[in-house]
Amino acid sequence: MVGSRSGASLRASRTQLESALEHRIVVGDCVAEMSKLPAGSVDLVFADPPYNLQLKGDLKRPDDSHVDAVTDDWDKFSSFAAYDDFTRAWLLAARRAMKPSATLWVIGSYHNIFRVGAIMQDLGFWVLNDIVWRKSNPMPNFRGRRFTNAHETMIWAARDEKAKGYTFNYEALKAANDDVQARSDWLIPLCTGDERLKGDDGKKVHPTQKPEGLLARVLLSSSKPGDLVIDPFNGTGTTGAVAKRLGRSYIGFERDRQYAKAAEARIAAIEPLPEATLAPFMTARSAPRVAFAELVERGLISPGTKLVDAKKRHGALVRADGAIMFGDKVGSIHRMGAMAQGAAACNGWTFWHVETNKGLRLIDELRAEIRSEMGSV
Amino acid sequence: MVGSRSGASLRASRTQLESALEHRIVVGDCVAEMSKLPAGSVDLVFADPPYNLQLKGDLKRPDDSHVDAVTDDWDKFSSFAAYDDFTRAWLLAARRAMKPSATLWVIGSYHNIFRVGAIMQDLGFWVLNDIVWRKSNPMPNFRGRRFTNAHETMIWAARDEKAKGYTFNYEALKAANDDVQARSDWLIPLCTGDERLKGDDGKKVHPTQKPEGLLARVLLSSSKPGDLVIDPFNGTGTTGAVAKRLGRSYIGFERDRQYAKAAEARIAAIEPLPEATLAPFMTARSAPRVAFAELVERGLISPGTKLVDAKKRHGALVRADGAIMFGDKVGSIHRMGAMAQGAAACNGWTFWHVETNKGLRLIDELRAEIRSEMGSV
DNA sequence: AGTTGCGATGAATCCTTAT
DNA sequence: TATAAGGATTCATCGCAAC
Repeated sequence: MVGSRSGASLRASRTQLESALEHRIVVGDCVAEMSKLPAGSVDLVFADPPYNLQLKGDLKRPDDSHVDAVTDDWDKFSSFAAYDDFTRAWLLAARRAMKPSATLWVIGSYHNIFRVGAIMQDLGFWVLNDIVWRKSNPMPNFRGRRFTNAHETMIWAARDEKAKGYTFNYEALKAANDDVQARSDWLIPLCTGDERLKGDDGKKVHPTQKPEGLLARVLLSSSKPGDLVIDPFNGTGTTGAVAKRLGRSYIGFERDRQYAKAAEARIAAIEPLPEATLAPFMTARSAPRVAFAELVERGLISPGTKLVDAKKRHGALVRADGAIMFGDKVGSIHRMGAMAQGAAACNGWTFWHVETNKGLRLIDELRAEIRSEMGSV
Repeated sequence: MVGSRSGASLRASRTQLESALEHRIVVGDCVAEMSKLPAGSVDLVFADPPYNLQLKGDLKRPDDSHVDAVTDDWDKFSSFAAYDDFTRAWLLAARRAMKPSATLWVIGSYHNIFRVGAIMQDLGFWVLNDIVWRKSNPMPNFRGRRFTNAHETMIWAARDEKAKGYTFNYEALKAANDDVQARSDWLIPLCTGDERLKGDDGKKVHPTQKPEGLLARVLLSSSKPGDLVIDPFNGTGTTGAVAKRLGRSYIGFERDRQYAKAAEARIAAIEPLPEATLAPFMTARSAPRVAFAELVERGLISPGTKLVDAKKRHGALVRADGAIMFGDKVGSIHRMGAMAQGAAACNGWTFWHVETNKGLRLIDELRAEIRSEMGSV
């Protein structure tokens, strides 16, 4: 999915997009630094926050102050509260930076994801899906006291309930999945081998580096080339690396200079894929709008032509103005199609046909001809 | 469906356990009624609370047919805060009734599960796993605006962090899973067909009936024969039906008299499995185990079925948990096959057969059926 | 008797643009 | 901002009728 080679001819063609892209890492606290971004400027947020596995005292408040170690129940509660405060703070800062149509992803485990999800709902985020990352090679449970923890959970949410127009590349995902729509459970291997960043000592740079395959699916499903993607918890820069490869702009935020440095080197070495491999393909939804009247104007259908449904049970007459007449009623291809079926709604383009000497022809095919003439595809 | 009969000898042997079991449904509010149970008396809680779906308008399929959604009053809450209060109340009442070693399961979707999980943590429950029920046949996303919502989430938790000695049948689960640890993602079909309870009008009795295969795995993994299982949201009584079949006691709580009535009839008709198929087997961890639980869960092989080798020289009995019994030994299909042959090792899949009216059938063929149906792994 | 095709259905937060 | 209109959109399974 994430290839890497590109031919010289393709390389030339992408300079335009590429020159407009940026890829950088800001060293500092993500809440403070995200607040410096222009409000409503970000297309996609991906966040892999600390999981706070045990909440045992190494927890920092949003202001970076230390939370005292916990031994009793009261302190345990207070540390949950501190994690909640921290979560609320970065979610709010990210939300401010998001465009109205932007969406946000968070990944977590059962240690933290419930708190994060509840807070997201409280802040007004609108959950679109929860996505399960099924690990094909999870770490076994050594003590045999629980099920093998073989997945992590991602929450995908819009900025608010009313948000419309968020990016979801439905057709591309479906095409990539044997023409079956993509599901909420993804099977992806852990990040291992060469992909895993190692230090000079040969040890892994970061304990929770995510696989690029996971980020690729996230970005491919919910962003477009040229979009601005940010990651409040940059870490080793997986989000940035994949963003650059996929032709997206990226800003990562990272408190730890060592992580930031390793990530910068990693991202700098990334070769973006050729634009041609990234360009969104024309879908029914994105195709330019063509009115039925245009078919008449261009002479693909003459006024007076009879339209029929697939089984020739209903007939309608094409008028010069692009409306059609069904019985004594006049209206759009959609309204008349609905009326013919006694249905509330109807897509007239896929209901009505014209009769040719080679049999019936769907008017949607005639529309496709016009669209191809218009230079789209 | 292969085999379902149990011999008279097996039947006789279970009267002792059976007479000590109870299976009843209490009509009323679960918070008030659970509070009447003796504190610390319950071994396992399974809860399928309202999800608070917050559905607005109407949804239609592409063929214009109407989607029968969950519009019942019991799923309507005025706000997140109201839902949280409701959740806190029933969780506290359940917690009081639990033994210190008891565990609790809750199932939900992204609409409610984050809130439930966060509240559980706040109340002191200790999460052991989150389990993903992957649906093999989910309803598609009709508008193509999101990922197919193909899973639900269960949270499995102990009463508190310090709780020790909770039941987790690690060995049996591993044996039932081809000697591989059971994972946190389970692939199970929806409850459809004959299993789905229908009223006199032929319509489903309850909009959210869970599959028995799901409950079977829950009870087999985290309870023992004779345990007391309760379900605060009884519904159609799936938990009770599976509990009775597996030799557990059951108390369900249900506000709706119609649901309760249907559930009582359903549970009364359940035939408990022979004790021999249920008895826990505790052996040294070093002893290799085997299994094929999915065939049992999916009903391709019923507990109590006799397995034989190609020449019918050896016979073994299928247990409910997916292990098998050979003579007085219990283990995986592989181990027991080896024992039957006096060999060091054996591939149980290609050794054991079930008897059908068309002759012997290799269990490997049944496994192949599931694989092709489900698109395994 | 076995095969094929059609209709029904499942915990669903399911549209976008123009006026 | 509210309303109207255009027009885009489904997978696995089961039961039953038709052949």
